[in-house]
Amino acid sequence: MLSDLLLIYKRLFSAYGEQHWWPGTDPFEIIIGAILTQQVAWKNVEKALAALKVADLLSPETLLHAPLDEVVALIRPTMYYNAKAKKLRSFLLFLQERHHGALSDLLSLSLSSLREELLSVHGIGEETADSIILYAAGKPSFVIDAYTRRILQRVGLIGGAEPYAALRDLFMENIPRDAKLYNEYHALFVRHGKERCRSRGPLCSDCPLGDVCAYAATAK
DNA sequence: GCCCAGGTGGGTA
DNA sequence: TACCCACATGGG
Repeated sequence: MLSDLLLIYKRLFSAYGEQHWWPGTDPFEIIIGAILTQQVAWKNVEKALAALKVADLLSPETLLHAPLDEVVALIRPTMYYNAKAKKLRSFLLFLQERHHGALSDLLSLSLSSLREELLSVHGIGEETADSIILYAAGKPSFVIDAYTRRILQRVGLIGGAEPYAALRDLFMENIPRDAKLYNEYHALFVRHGKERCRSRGPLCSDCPLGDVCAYAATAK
């Protein structure tokens, strides 16, 4: 399993190179983006982030005190906008009450404490928590998303119905716990998933994973 | 017009 | 645990 996972990484990195993730570098913007991107194309998230920025709401203080209906209007492109506005509010209230609104205070927690606290917030599930830990805090928590699951299934490493925790463990127990590596690997899964390994109309000719993919072998 | 996109929470059996 | 549903935009 170790060699399989590292081989896949090497193949993807050779094919696509560095991905420079997360798009955007400000920790607060990364967190807001991580919540808004749930079940939505990133392009829509970019529109919402740009609108929030113009309205000067990309900071914990201003966003916390902004009227809910204003936030709803600004994040409309990200679908489920009413639900997501509440999720943003939940996180901001948590940050205010638990860490006096200081993001640096939250992000300096140990990986396990940070994960536990994030998962206690309404609207932050495992994937969003791991994205925040990895991309906003820079700590090695592997992110499992739909692309990762689909690619691992295609390749033949998993059945596909495994719980999130099982897949996260698969990576964290088999490859070195290095934030830079986890960052790049997840970003490469997304890149490969978007470009080559979609749910429909797979493009299996000249696939970077062709020689290690069970699906590619049968699709010829 | 149809499908799908970087999920989560809540409910039921 | 496993499976259901609500949430409800925009691009290909």
